[in-house]
Amino acid sequence: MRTAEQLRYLILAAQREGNRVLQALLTELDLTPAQSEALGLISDHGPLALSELGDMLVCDSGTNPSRIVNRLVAAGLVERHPGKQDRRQIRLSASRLGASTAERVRRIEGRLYDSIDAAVSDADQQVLIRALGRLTEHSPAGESLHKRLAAEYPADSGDDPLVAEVLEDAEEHGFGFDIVVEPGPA
Amino acid sequence: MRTAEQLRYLILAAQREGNRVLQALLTELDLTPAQSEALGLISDHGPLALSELGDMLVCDSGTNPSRIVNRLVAAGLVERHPGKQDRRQIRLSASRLGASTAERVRRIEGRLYDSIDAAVSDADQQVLIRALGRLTEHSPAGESLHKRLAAEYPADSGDDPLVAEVLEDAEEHGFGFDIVVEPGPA
DNA sequence: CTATGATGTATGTCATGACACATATGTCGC
DNA sequence: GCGACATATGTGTCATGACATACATCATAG
Repeated sequence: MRTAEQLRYLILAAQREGNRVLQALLTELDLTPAQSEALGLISDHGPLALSELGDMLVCDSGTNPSRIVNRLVAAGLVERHPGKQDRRQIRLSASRLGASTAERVRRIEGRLYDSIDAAVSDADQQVLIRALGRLTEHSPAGESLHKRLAAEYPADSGDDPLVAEVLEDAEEHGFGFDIVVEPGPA
Repeated sequence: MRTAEQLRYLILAAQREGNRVLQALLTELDLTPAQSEALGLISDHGPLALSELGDMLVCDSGTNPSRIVNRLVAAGLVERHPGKQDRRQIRLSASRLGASTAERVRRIEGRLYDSIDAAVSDADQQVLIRALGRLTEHSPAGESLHKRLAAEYPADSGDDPLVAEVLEDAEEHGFGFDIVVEPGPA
């Protein structure tokens, strides 16, 4: 088996496993991993339009998070308000319950991150971040993550040394799956 | 953002991106990535029971791939035969069309792997494989991958130095998400 | 042989993801 | 103001993934 093939399946397996563990941890909150990601973003980054949320979501990126938000609204965690300037937009904000739930989600996610820290050394994590950053640069999901990092370090995205490192590395070597996706001749 | 959190989202983004690219490449064959994985396994590893296939699938692992196989059978790529010894089992084998389609899938996947090789150095790929192997060891999806590697190197799984390295490393440091998944008090 | 449990497979349900399309609203050229 | 187009959101559809359950068949204790 080619190394790259093994890597592809390991990435798939790691994603599945992380999702499985997080889903199990979130059962007590009646939330799915995707819902928890959306709730965290809405809680952290204040009133958001659906499209702004979609730009920051790594899950469900590129498409519409309407349905995920629907569930959060139905659960009373998020409030939808019509936009005032642009009546096409809606503004999403966390309810009081949503904010406290988001805090519980953060603590649960912390347990997952602790387990990642226990399994992978800091040095290896740096390598992983650089390499996976190269693979996801210029892709929808990768861009979502960069938008989130930019939102967390609003003054200067260079505040995050990891982002700076990935971008710098990318400048040197180019990045991303260099496959042009074109519609088939069908 | 914690390094581990960034890593989690990068793994998610890389999986999504790889899947997106592969799906686009497979459009010409009218196959999804999950279907192509199942077809490749059936084509490579001869008549398989559904449960044997499920044990090797990284996608859809843990559950049963009946529905994926249904589509392959409907497309004429795979044949279902009742088991002779055990009448509960079915035996899955690739049709002539399925075998040639599997070959085309291999070539398409090769393009994806070439792009991974272009984006990530061999040395970094080794680190990724070791680290992701640590994260997925002892998880359903990780076990599936190990079963596949064992099936490819039937005489001695140590034929694959990467597997040996991961296992050796795991012996030293322990591995996997060390979170015990237990049912909530609900 | 029969009752009991284990195993292999199929299917129902729910939430995602990816895609296409529909509708409402905004913007811009004229 | 009006029409063409862009944008924001909602919704329909299909294939997964994860879970639970149903059913047939096998294995085994007695």
